[in-house]
Amino acid sequence: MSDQLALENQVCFPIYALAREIVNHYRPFLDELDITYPQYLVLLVLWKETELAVGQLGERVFLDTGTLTPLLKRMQQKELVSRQRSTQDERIVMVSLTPKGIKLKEQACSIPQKLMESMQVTPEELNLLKEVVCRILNKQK
Amino acid sequence: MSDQLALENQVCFPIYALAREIVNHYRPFLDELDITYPQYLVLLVLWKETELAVGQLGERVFLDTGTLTPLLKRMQQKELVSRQRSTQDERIVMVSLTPKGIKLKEQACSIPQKLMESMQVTPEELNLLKEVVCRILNKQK
DNA sequence: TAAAATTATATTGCACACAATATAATTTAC
DNA sequence: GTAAATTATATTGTGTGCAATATAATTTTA
Repeated sequence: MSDQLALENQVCFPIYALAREIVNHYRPFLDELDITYPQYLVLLVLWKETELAVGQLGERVFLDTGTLTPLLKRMQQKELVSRQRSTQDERIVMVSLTPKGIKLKEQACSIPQKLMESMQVTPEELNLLKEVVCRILNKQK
Repeated sequence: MSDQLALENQVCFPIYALAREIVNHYRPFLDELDITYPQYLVLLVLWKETELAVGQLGERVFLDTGTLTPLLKRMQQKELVSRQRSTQDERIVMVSLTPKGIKLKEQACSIPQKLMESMQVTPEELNLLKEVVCRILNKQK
């Protein structure tokens, strides 16, 4: 009869710990680009979409405006993105990449490879992990 | 040839998202005990160990003193833990549970079950997930 | 069509998370 | 035995995360 309330028996704790470990592994590579991990996530979306409302961006990266608004302002200060209210609907703020933001993709392209090496994971482990994690994540809706 | 720099091709992003989703699922249950998720992790350790130095606690939950010191002070204010410098070595601060902190375990024992139901995961999924995550986590040392 | 409801973003407040630095106590090396 | 190095915790500063609330614009409804 094992103790449910023991750290070593928790499933969520390793996920929580791994998530932070991942961000820490990204850090040196992202430092070179002067961005943080959540900012990198925003860039990953914008490199595909060019222009998106704050709310749509939030749906993609699972972050709300309380997190995104100040984050986007910091990215604006670094001249990576521009923010401007839609003229059609003035409630909406459209976010788009600046030339500097677009150009950053060139420096970022080697990051996925570097990260995998840094974390010493095999593609097989990654795929298995992604499959299980996404299956659970999709249940949350 | 798929784009490595696409959010849907990232493995780390789902883990990052799932970790936050987990904390959000814990929130309503932990709110009842007036604690946060990292505070819950500290309690999980202390319910086993009774007394531990700040540094040892940090090794268990993978948090450094910049996070732990203020967190423990908040727990002290809520009278869940006590902190006192070791007389043997005055650099060391020993953390232990107060009677209130010990008693909280009774209210916490139902949380693991509640969480699993809340997240709609099967024990099989959990075990598979834990195995893969821990394998990768252990590589980081 | 004007009040009510909804929508989109912003603000505030609190609690992490972590790098960098500081401080104080203990060990070590000479 | 004392200066230097190490160890343990604390502090500071920046950047998330997220709940709760605010604000302003648009849409719905009576």
